[in-house]
Amino acid sequence: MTTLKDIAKELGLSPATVSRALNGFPEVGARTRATVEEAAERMGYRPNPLAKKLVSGRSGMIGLVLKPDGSSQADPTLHEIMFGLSDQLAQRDMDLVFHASSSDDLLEPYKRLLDKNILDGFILNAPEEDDPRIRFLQERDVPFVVHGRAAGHDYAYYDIDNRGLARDSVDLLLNLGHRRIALLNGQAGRSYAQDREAGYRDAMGRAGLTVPEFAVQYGPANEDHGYTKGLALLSGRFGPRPTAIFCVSTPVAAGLYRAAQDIGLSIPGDLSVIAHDDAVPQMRAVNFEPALTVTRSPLRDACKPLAAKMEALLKGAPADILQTLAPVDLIARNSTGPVPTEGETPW
Amino acid sequence: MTTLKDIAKELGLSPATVSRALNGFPEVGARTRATVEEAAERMGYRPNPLAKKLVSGRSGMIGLVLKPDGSSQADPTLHEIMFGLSDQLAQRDMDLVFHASSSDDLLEPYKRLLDKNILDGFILNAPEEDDPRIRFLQERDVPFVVHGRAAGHDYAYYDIDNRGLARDSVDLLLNLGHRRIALLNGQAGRSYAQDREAGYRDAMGRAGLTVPEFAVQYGPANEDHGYTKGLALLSGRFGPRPTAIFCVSTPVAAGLYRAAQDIGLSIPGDLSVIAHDDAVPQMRAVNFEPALTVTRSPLRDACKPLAAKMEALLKGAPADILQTLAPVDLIARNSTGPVPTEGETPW
DNA sequence: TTCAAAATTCAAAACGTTTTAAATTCTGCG
DNA sequence: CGCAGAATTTAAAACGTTTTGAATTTTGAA
Repeated sequence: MTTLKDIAKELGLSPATVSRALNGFPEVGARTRATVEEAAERMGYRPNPLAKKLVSGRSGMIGLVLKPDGSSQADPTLHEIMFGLSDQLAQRDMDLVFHASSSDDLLEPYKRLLDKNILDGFILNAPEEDDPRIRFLQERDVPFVVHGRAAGHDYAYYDIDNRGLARDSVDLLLNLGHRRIALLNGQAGRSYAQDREAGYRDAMGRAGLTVPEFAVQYGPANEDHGYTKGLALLSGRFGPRPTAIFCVSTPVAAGLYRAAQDIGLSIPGDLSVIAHDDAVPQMRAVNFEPALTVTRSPLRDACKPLAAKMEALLKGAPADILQTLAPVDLIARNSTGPVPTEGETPW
Repeated sequence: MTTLKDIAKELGLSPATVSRALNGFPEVGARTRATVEEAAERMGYRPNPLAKKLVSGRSGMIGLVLKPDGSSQADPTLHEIMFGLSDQLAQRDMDLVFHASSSDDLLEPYKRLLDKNILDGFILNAPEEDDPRIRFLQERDVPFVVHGRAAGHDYAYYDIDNRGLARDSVDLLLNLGHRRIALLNGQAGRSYAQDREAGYRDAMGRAGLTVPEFAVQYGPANEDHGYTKGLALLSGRFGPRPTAIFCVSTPVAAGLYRAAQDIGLSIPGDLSVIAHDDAVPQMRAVNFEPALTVTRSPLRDACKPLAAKMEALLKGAPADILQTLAPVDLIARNSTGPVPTEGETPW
């Protein structure tokens, strides 16, 4: 293993000069720099990041803490984020330190990792309203970037326009004449679920429609939830059944498709379905039968900005300029159609 | 941030003594040790692992490199391993550095991470026959533990008895009178697939049965593979169809169930099915209809020994005593039954 | 040629720990 | 009391880098 000193000795220079030459400082002579670079290359020099961090305070390691989410199925979402993030961080010469926390105490893993004193920052996902992790990291002055965003956000984040996409989705359904539009939402505390609900209520309100309590159903964004809550909604148990349903994710829509089939309703004849599509590879909206109308924003797309923001943050950029709210495309396919004639009366 | 020096100064001791006191060296006086421990506690001292590693060569960071496995669905297997491993490593005060390699060059991510000089070792999964990663890490003298094992293994590993479980599975089918037994195997190169095939052939050979080439089908261990290859096998296209099939995983069995249903075969009336069950939460063998007979070894069970072996390895234990081959239980349920009368003739 | 200023380079300290070798303080025995 | 040996503690070096402040060399103008 060649060190800075080795190169210095080899060239009869001081370690200081070699360090500066390799780090592009302006005060080092052109000839010297060339010599040093050549020698470094030739001797296969790799800086030791530990030593670097010891003096500079940077290790290039970024933490990601996830909850096992015991109940539900293996979340393809996490898979997508982890692989994408690792890839994008690597391209910026950072690495992902992954931690699965089974602990009840949300903050415990963060404390543990921070104690080790080896991480430069954290990526957080799925924030909740007034998330304790965010407060904690802010107090300790640890750099972090959030995927998603909760209210009162004075930190770096990347989020999609959840409120807007919900509005757009509902507007599309309204334009098709639907009035009884339900929302199969994600888990109640999550900010993305709240934002989408707000957008849904915006659109419904603007159309002068009231939203009965049962029209919004919460739960984990998976197929089971779509099936059971879909069944409940379509059974007529709550009153006249919705003619259109906006789903928080494609797996939820898949469950809803099954429920509709079991009940004998045709899509889009009896029921229009629209969903938000995270574009995970194993659940492709085009392969639905009929093909699913969606608002689409690939989870993968989030990884690059997240990594870039982290990089900028570590370089000293202020968090408040590192905020992105990405717009979302609406792709109309075959799961949405005009309201059936007998279903035009609002709730 | 309190350092060793701070404590030393506070107590009027030298950093050396403080270091020794906290690390349990025998030569430090009882009273001194008590004082030091008290002060460390009181001042909230956390050793800086970077400085530690700089001198000791240990960081407590363990690398795990995974391929995105683009084609297939989000592998619940990986999910299970990552969460379990992270948890078990954390219990031993180690951390998981995760890297998703999209690169064609298998070794590139290992090189990159090694260059950073920050990892203590690697966990490898799904080794192949004569795996280049293993050769590479051995050459460089990097500690590693393998989940699974390839031939000629002179390294630390944890594996289940793939050959034995395959033999047991086939024996069970043989005892029920089956003769035309097929194997829906995993991907050809993988050592676990090879071992299971060997066990299958052992049992078939001992029963004096020949195995036609089409009776062993390779592919990714997912539902699609089970469905398409199952359909092919059951269609009769290759000759008389098998009366029993041994599946390499429960998702494969799920695909096979669908294929059998589509073709109109009943399980276990017309077809017996047995599978190996990794016990991932989202595909429970008991919930199959009929409940699936399996050999069972939860993937989670692998994580603890893997972490423990890594810990031992780093403490200097020789790799060749850190080898475990775990036996596997066979659980008979309702997907296996006696051979149908018209299917008793061997291939 | 001389000298100040600019451009380079250097030696040493620092980061927080462990470890080596040496120094100091105890202990108990004669 | 004196001293060998044990027990304890210390100072200093080391790990590989960056950074500070000082020293050296080069440059250009007088």
